[in-house]
Amino acid sequence: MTITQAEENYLKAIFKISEKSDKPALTNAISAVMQTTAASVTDMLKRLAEKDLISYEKYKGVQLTEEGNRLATALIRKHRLWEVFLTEKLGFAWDEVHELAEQLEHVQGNDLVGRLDAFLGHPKFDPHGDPIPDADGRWAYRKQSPLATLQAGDHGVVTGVEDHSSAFLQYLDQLGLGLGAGIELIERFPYDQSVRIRTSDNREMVLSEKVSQNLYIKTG
Amino acid sequence: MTITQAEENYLKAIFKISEKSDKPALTNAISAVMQTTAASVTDMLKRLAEKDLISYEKYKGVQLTEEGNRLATALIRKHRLWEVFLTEKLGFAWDEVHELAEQLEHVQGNDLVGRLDAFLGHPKFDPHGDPIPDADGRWAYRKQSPLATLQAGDHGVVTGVEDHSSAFLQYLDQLGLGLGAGIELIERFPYDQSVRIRTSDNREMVLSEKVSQNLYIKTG
DNA sequence: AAATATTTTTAGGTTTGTCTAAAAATATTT
DNA sequence: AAATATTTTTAGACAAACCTAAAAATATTT
Repeated sequence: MTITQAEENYLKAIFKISEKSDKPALTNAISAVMQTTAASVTDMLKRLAEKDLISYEKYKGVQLTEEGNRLATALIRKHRLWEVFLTEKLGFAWDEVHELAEQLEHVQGNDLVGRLDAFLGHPKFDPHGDPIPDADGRWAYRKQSPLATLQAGDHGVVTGVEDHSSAFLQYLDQLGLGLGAGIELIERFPYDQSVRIRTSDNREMVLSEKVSQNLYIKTG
Repeated sequence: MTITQAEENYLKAIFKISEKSDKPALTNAISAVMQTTAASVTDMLKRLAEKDLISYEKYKGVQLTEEGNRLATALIRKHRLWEVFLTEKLGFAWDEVHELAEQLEHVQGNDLVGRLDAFLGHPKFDPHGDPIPDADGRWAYRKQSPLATLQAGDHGVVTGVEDHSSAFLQYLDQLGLGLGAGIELIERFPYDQSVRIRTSDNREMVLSEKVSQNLYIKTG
């Protein structure tokens, strides 16, 4: 059974929606992620159900089957490994790699993924701090919390982002708050929930609530 | 104007046919390379002519326009750079890389090719000894001749292959005649044009006329 | 519960890239 | 040059992946 690139992209979209909630992924949610119409989604859901990659009940949304989940996980693994390659080996910035990885993840054959993984030294996280599942689909877990949930006096290290947009990533670069940056929360202003932090290189800055919600910190 | 992957593959096929002869590439020749029917080729030729990538006269075959040639050259550049990556960095054998590079060559965006090229150290030849055009489409030239044209007593180094099939490449591996292998032609047997050679590590062997026609040597 | 709004599906159409079968053009043989 | 063979094109279909517009189902208001 062959799986097309379009089908792979839908599987990934369904996976991402399902991560956030246990409820079935709805047509409209999928169409939003895929940037298509609801009608196109319904079309594709029928195909995916036919291939037993999702379980689909009309008007009730969909869930990945075991096989669908396996495929989606493999895709995310490929995507994130290529992102590591693009940043670590080719020198791309973390806000430039998504589009390219989106294409590279569909390349298949032989033991490409395994060899790439080995070449990169079996990385556990991608350039945005997202975990890379291993060959058996197991995810590395790392305790991290949004900066927004820390208390004054807490110390930690930037380990990930919620928002993956170029705008946000470039802003973080500008602030010197890439992955691995050390920070301490000095105070939170009740008025707008903005926070004052100190970086490990002793700079102080104020971050909006929006930034603090999209920035993950490993404390301790 | 967008160019699809299928269109790109046809351009490459036409380029390869045009390399061998100055005459226009014929429908049947293209269908043979592309493994499709003549009808499908005619269909595609119309599309490519519409986009000014080829000049097409009914029943007379096609030729690449300047733009078509530029695109085909860029594709071959990408293909061969990825082949270098796959062998040099990921450790694939020279007979395993074609299919993968066939997919990777269609990935586009940003300065991927340029960065890949730099990462690989601006290689001039791919793992099969084929030249890699530079960013401006210029080809490295290297004087080489089929082993079949050498004279007894001639010395040289294996620099390329005419036949790119797995079967041939693996046979060469088995004989220890990869790129860079040094050889001397001892004698040619008039009966079947087979040749006896000595390798630089002092092994003697007899190669069929077929092998000698498909193996390129740089003499001197 | 009826009316209204929203979501999802169906129906029918388009483009890309393929196919087979038949027709037209070109090339080769006698 | 006529007959035959080969090559190429046209005509008509098909699947994948999308679309719009209308219908059906579900959810929310009143």
